[in-house]
Amino acid sequence: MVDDALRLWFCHLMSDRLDSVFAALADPTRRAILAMLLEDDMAVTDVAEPFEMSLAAISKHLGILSRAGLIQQEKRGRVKWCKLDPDALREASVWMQGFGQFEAVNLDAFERFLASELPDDPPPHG
Amino acid sequence: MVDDALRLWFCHLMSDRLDSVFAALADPTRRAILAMLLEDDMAVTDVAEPFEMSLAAISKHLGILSRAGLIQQEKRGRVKWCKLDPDALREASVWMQGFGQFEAVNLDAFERFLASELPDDPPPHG
DNA sequence: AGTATATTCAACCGAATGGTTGACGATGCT
DNA sequence: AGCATCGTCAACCATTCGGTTGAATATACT
Repeated sequence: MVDDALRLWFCHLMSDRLDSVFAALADPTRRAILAMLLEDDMAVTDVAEPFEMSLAAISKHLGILSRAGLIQQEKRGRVKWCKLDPDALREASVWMQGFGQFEAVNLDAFERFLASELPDDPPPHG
Repeated sequence: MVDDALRLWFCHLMSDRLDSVFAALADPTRRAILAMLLEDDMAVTDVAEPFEMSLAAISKHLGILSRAGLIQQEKRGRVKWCKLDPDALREASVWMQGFGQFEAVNLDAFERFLASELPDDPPPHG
């Protein structure tokens, strides 16, 4: 049995963590970085390469992702390797599932959403 | 198989929406509001009651949640009722699932859906 | 009609965010 | 040793964010 003070403390801890995870995910550059790291571990410079912003900016983004627990960074020699750490994402996902009367991936709702968004921006196809 | 142009378009499309959803979720007050609405629909004043901040502040938070698609607001008489709308959460969840187990987003089904939906029937947006 | 209630608007404020640049400490190469 | 590369730090800037307050609008009550 968990007493109320402990529960409060737990929620508070959880709250800070969710703050930083969701805030980290709220930026398209950082989501793009995560997507890149999904395919392979990368050095900071290589992460920065496809983006049209300074290395320092990317370095900051990586710091935010790291502090949120979404990636891990390990320095080997003079290069710092970045790898995805999906644990924090999983926590956030668990939180979200609490709202889900939804089974993991509901493609129907997904498609309904897309249908509502379609007219704006036709896909560059063909 | 989905071609790269389509994937790019897809990412761009989702991007704005994900920005606002994750940004909305990155605030503990707003997450608390969502948790309250999970139990029941509420009027703005009632949502504000347990928080130690002004009604105007809560009204702003509700606006952010609403614009992110996380809640729906309906005015009946002089009271505006707020209800949870888990669709946006579901979309964000879909995105996150991509980083967990790799059934990823089913882009094949997505493409088939687009093929059937794109040519005519442009749904009104906004 | 007059008053109370529900909600938003507008203007403001301090702090945080996302970016820049230039200098800097470390590490590797020759 | 000398130089190039990797990455961060510090200072700055414009914009956004989360909050306040007071006025305004719309609806309900008597």
